[in-house]
Amino acid sequence: MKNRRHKEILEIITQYDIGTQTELANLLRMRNFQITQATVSRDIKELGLVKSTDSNGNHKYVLPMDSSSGRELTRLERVIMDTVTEVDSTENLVLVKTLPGSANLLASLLDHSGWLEMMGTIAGDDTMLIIVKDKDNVPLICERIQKKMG
Amino acid sequence: MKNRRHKEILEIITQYDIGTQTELANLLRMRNFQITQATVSRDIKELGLVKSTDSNGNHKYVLPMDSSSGRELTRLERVIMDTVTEVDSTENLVLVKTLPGSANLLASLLDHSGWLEMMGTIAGDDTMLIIVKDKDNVPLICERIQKKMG
DNA sequence: CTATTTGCTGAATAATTATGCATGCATATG
DNA sequence: CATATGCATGCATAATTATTCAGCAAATAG
Repeated sequence: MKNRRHKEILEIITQYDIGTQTELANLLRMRNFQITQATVSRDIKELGLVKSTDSNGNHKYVLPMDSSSGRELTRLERVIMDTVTEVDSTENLVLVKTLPGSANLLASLLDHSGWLEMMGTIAGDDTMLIIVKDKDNVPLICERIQKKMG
Repeated sequence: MKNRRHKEILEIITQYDIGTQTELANLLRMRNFQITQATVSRDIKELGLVKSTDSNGNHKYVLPMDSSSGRELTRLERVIMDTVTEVDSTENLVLVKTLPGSANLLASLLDHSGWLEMMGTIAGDDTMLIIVKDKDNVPLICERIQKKMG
């Protein structure tokens, strides 16, 4: 039941400060996983856990922030996350509301984003319109933006 | 000499895949740092480096994304990072060039940033001016922005 | 100037982690 | 059924890393 154990490991390391694999193996054994340090070593490798040094100089296993997301956010993604407040649509138009002053920036980024479904954008101060070629793609575009809004 | 070495270590690990401390120590010795694995162990601790497992199952030392900054970036910081291209100053004015269309957004964020040294901002399309109360504070403001530019 | 403190380091070694090999189990294959 | 294949695992141990102890040099205090 490796999977069950992996979940347990993630819970344990968020709850306790685990400094060594033996320590973790012991906690797991208390929770009825009958395993050894060798297995923990493999689990840690598979989970992508990492032994980091905290501010007090102590070592501790953690799941690195960026291993869950896997990659850097692009500029477009960051700007969407930071400025978009609302997404709506009618027919072949997507209407995006942003914080004041941001709509032009966002439009400019989208124009260069390579999203082929778009014919173009128009932006005011806090509102932007995306004109979509085929209205079947409107939900796709909306979803793409909404997923990045956080 | 430790500081110089730390910089070198960061350069090395971004350039090569370093799997062990001995490996790193050898590279450093080739570069005229006369040190041993013990010192590398301490350096790694101080730098906050972390031995992570890549997708091929190989181990490798890296500087975790989030340990350098230690915290989430604010919206202001992200926007500066994403849009500012140039910072200059004369007298009590700081002139900030941005990517086209971003200056207003940036100005608006700065207006609400609580940077007390500023009297106010004026923004065009890709240029923003910060009016600083006391011209002694101009270098401070410039530096603050430049540090966030990446 | 001498003593003391502080920081950095290597050597040796303790502590920890990764792995080669063997085993058991489950499932596919002939 | 007999055999093969693929995991997951423990054991033993190799490989790697962290630390203890001692030395040394520079800075600081007396």
